[in-house]
Amino acid sequence: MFRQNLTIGRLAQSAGVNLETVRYYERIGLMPAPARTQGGHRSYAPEHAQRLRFIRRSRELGFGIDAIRRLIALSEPTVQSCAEVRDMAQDHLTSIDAKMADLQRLQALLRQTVADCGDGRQIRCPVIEELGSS
Amino acid sequence: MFRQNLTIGRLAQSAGVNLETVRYYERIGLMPAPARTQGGHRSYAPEHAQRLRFIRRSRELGFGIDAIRRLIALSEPTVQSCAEVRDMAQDHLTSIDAKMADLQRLQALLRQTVADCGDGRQIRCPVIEELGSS
DNA sequence: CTTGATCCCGTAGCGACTACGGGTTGTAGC
DNA sequence: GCTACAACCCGTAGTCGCTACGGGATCAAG
Repeated sequence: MFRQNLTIGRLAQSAGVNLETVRYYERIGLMPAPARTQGGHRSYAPEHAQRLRFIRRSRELGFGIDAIRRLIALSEPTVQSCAEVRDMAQDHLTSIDAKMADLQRLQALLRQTVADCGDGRQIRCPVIEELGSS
Repeated sequence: MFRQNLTIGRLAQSAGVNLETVRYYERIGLMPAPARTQGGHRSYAPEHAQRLRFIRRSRELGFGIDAIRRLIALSEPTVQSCAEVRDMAQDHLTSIDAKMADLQRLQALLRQTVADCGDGRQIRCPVIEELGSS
């Protein structure tokens, strides 16, 4: 029985996530609880693998757990919600843009400061000076 | 007594950090334990304010707590360690560069996918399709 | 039927805070 | 001096998204 189904280990491997992470997703309700063998081991159907891949991909793209919950709800084929999904992605994109801008500032500042150090033989280290400022 | 000194609230405000964060920094040994009033309230000297500003600035630049510990040690005027500090900043810069590259990929992918949504009236949402892929 | 890999569950830890809550102290106005 | 009330005290728990641990049960191959 359950011959075509996956153990948690195989499922995790097939989606490229940690086994413990799958249990975690189940605990927080992101993955549905699967069937169990007589001995109590989890037995996953192909849909579970699909769901897990969806989650992993969303995480890779930087969506948070709550966002993924909403994306899953919106991805049901009965709901025609491309606009909502697009807006969520757009919001996410906006926050990524902001993060990028932040990092760009840091990058520039650090680069300049490191450059000012030259060979590192200075008495007053420019990096320390920068950190001490403000 | 301690008339020129700061309460934890004023210190926090002057450095632009949360009061609880100051207590946290003390607990993990990042801020030295200050003198106390007879009633047990913390009483900070100006050096504490300087230290806290140094920490906040370092955090803003993305250094982790352990890195800040090292930076503080290296910032003692007796140690001539500009080269070490520069190397730490350089390492940090490298990891920022990596993060930027990651974000850039996400940004491009999300931008394209969102653009594909158009007015959001599609039956198959390009964002969902993208998340389902792989 | 034994071995060894895999899985079970609950709990604790990570980093860097933030929040809560019940009690104490400090201070300004009267 | 007394009364408000803000500010502070401390310990603990929660946040996010996992990851690790450990002792025991189960599964699959030989």
